[in-house]
Amino acid sequence: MARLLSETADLLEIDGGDGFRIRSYRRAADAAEQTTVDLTAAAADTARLLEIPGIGKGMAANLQAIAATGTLPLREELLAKYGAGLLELLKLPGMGPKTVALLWSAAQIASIDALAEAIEAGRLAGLPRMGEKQIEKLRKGIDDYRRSAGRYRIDVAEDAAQRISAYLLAFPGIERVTPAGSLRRGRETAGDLDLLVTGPACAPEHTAAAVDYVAAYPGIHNIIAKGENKVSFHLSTGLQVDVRLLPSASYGAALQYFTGSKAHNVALRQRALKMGYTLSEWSLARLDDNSVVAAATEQEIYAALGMDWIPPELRENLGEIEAAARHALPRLIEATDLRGDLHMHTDSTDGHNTIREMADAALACGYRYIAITDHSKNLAMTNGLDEKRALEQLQRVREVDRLMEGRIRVLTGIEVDILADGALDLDDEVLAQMEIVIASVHTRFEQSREEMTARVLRAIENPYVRILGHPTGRLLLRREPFALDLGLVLRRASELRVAVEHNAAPERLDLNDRDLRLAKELGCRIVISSDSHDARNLGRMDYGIRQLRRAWLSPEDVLNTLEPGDFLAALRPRP
DNA sequence: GCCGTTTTCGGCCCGACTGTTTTCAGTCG
Repeated sequence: MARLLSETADLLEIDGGDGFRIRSYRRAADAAEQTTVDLTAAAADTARLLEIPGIGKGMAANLQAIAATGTLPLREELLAKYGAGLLELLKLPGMGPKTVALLWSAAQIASIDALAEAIEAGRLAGLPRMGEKQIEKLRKGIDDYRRSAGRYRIDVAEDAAQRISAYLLAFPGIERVTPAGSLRRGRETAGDLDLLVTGPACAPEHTAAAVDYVAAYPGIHNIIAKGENKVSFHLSTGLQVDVRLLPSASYGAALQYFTGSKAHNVALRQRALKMGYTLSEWSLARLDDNSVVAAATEQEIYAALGMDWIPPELRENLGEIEAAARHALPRLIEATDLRGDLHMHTDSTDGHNTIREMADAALACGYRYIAITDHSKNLAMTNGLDEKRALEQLQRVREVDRLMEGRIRVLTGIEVDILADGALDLDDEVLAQMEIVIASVHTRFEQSREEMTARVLRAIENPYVRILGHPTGRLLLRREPFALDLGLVLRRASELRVAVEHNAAPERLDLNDRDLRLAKELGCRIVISSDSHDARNLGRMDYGIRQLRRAWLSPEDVLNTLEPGDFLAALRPRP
């Protein structure tokens, strides 16, 4: 639904429609993506739809049309007029609705392939606003588009940020490099990398040398734009980097602006206007005489707007502005709140370390308990444990637990595989002996959404299952998540007191913030786990924690913030 | 098309960079 609304906005823009109406479609698309309301189910209930901010009478009707027919009339009408290729053309850098409309009306170009052909044939020359440079820019844009992978995993973007920061900090007069944008907001992927640079070298009128230095970064594939205080480029990996140089006096305003999100900034600026201020990346200033009210720190700016400082993870215009104004922001969970980790592998299967090494590493992380949960036999490629080996492993875990003498609890466990029909791949007699049984889907057969849902539902009916492992089966950017009815699965898990795992491995980040908000609404018990295959990764919960924070979760919303005894008591009781 | 401490009309965030347009439109974040 979000995609259809967003495409309709694009088509309306090409059609030269009213800008504010277009914005409404964009807002509605965002709302459809963020809401935990099941829009298909709620389609019969107009009042329910109208409760969603950004959805009014017209959009409710649109959502109902999509639910009923799979599309909406306005989109079909515009698609019939222009064709779907124009939507792809819009994705080219530097290509906006006006240019797409121009190419379509003046040269009958309706797709990227057609544009490439027209460029080669020289058919673009002579069109208004189509100089040599513009045409060359489009040619490059097509190459980049065909090469680029879209979004990047957050840990990949962070590595790039660290390398570029190290380079920038070597320049005299650059004092601080701060990653902003979706990296700072803790999203699971980043479309580009936003770096904020401050220091004496970034003072207005004196930025030329620093800008040249930025543009000389060795990893640059091509420069997109270079101005007085801004440099944009692509790395050879295709990742786009936007570097902005600003004076220290504007650091807070710049950081606020550059962190976003766009929706948060728009809402914040609207609030500023109502209070007689105007907010930009340079400062918060009075509307009447342009005098600066706050600029140096984010705290000052939010305070001047009558609000508490808002953690970046919450800045999505999902109610955080109102909450900050009421001084009612939640105390968000932090990595240091965690007392245990419930999902890890050892060298008995596909991990790299022994049980003892994992226990020692966990102790060093400050944990009070861990569960050793190696794979079961159906995952043959991981040397998964059969019943006999699982019981041998159980004895070894108990031995390590004894040797740790209470400094840390080492719980026995297993990660069993959910088979195609929803049965588990190990006998119940073995599961009965394990303290932590995680049931996870590892293989996706050609199953429909209904079959996939039924498969998971049947698995968690097994009374020995205490945790549903990586419930969406998402492997970021490598595989689509399982198509299943997550609401139904979470609701049943909540009823059965089966905890739901948020897998914090950076390549998984299994539940996104919307999924986690839904889980909380449904009363699910949530655990976060590292799924470590290496002792060095044991404490790496930071990426996963940020998804929890984005979902407004507090320590009390997450089971493994509890002390060992309380944690075990809070789990589904074993038969 | 949405929304309301300017409430059923009349507003709707703000600035940087590029290319080509001799004064600014288009795109982007």
